[in-house]
Amino acid sequence: MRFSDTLIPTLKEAPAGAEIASHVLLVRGGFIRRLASGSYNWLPLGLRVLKNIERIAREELKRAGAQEILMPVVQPAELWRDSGRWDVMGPELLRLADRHGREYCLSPTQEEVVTDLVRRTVFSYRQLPCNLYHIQTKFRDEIRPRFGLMRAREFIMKDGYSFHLDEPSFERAYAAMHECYSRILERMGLRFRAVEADAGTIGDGESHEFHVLADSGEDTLVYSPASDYAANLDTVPAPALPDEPDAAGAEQLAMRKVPTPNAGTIDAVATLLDVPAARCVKTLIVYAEEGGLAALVLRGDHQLNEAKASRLAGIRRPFGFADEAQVRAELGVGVGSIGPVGLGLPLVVDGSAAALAHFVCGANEGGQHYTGVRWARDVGEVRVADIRNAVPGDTAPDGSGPLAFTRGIEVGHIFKLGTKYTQAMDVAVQDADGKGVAPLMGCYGFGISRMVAAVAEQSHDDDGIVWPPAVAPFDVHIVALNNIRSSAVSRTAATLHEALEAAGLETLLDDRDERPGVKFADADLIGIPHRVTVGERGLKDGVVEYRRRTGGEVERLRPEEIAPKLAAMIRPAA
RNA sequence: CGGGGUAUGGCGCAGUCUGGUAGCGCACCUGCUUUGGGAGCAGGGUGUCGGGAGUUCAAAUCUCUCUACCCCGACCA
Repeated sequence: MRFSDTLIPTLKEAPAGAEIASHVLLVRGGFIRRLASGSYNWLPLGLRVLKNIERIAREELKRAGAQEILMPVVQPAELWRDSGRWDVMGPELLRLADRHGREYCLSPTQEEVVTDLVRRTVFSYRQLPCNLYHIQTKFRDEIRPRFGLMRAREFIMKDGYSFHLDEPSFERAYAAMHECYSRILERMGLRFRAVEADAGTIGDGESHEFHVLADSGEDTLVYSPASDYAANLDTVPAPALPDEPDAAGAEQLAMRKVPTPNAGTIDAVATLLDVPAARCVKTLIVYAEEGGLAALVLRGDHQLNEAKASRLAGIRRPFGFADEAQVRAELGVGVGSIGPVGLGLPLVVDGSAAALAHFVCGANEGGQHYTGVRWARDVGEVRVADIRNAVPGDTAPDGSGPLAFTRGIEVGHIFKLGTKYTQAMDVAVQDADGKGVAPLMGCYGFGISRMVAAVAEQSHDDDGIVWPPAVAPFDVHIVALNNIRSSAVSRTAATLHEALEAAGLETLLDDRDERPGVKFADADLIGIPHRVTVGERGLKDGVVEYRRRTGGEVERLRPEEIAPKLAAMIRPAA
């Protein structure tokens, strides 16, 4: 393809508001352009990358035994009422009505539609297992779209659903999808990690997420370097740490009230009283069920894990911190001075906080804290639960050693749904005895458009994107220097272009009337893996120059050597 | 939705505090020169200053209001 015939609007400057590398580089390189918040136009280069990712996904899905179908984007509300999700989904579900006032929504996912399809077409266990997927535009009215393609409202997802008569059949499919996603990511040459995850509202069974490793990732991943254990921070059990003995001698300590003016944070209190943060306790006020309040207590150096807290009986779902004004109104004290002593709210204490022999906490009185507090003597019986985030160094749940942390971009998520949807929507398949049973179901999401951003995020340098060969918009980029002036250059470049295309290599020929510097800079920005530079300087010696986007040596080769050499390297099988 | 911020030519920005009729860089068009890492000179076009209302002799600038976008939090592929 000729650069001059293609819409590749590269930009010298980063667009205002773009924060992360993938967003900046995808816009600057002319891959995408924003239409509205969280929605993007795909320009020729971006579409090529997207299609490559789709192609790899399709190939691997086929290998895993999934069948491709295509389901509608606009879906009738009644299906969502059937599953009970019309009311549960909330404002993230974009709803609309047709001219007759009938209600619809824009598809954020397809459990309802696919389950309905199966209920109308699959009647016998002989038709199972059945593994269906499609690749389609999704719409989720995200509270806050951000980071370009990373968290868009309109995006392209591959979503798949499988149905099974029994557990072993389901487990085989789940394992096959796990393998399938791993293969997709391996083929793209990415560093990634599959982790145990929280199923959230989609299912209530087990689930695994696939993360592309990148510092800019929105998720914290926790793993054990000494074993296979890896999980999303949300789900990692945190051990109850024993108290570190200290010189104070807990037995002799009495509870004392001390003034702590202007010390409303753990750090301030710890500094003022000269005690470690780990010996202070923080009390967080959250909404309980039935609109009341409850208190969660953690060691000062620990963070609340909201996913764990939201699973606690008696705590409101969705989880939320109490409004500060409401706290002050009901407890008569600001959030900086709350403590468990005589608080009068239901308490849940994290295991590590509960293990403290004595501790410092708010005195439920402005500017006052207690020191020398002991649970049994001063607070009484409390409910103890694991509600904190694991921290680096905590022992792994499998006992293999200390945990390590990294950041990831979630690009895939597979769920065990059990019969949640098939039961709710009355799917009954007859088994060998002629008895109707609700099939077991799994669902498997993979963010195709998010992958584009994830790849760029993991694979770029200061000059631009460095596309892995499997997803690159083109195989080869010919930079023709001063081709407008030099007929030798333009002729050689055109011949090379034809030879490469004839050899089955997708080739972009930069034939624009631009100065060399502009072309080199754009070539780096766009990030095509192989570059061939055609210039008069080389042509005088009868050569062109070959170089990889990843760097390395410049090779001087005769023009006719290029196509065979690159074809052998890029498509060895062909 | 809560908190913070921004909106001025295609893109990136200054001008707003202190009201006087819009500017810079890049891009774009023409010509000449230049040509292996984002060229130089000369000339040129480009703006309902996000929308509406108000104050004023006069509004990009002050007031009110609406909208869009961005950042931090909850949500998720």
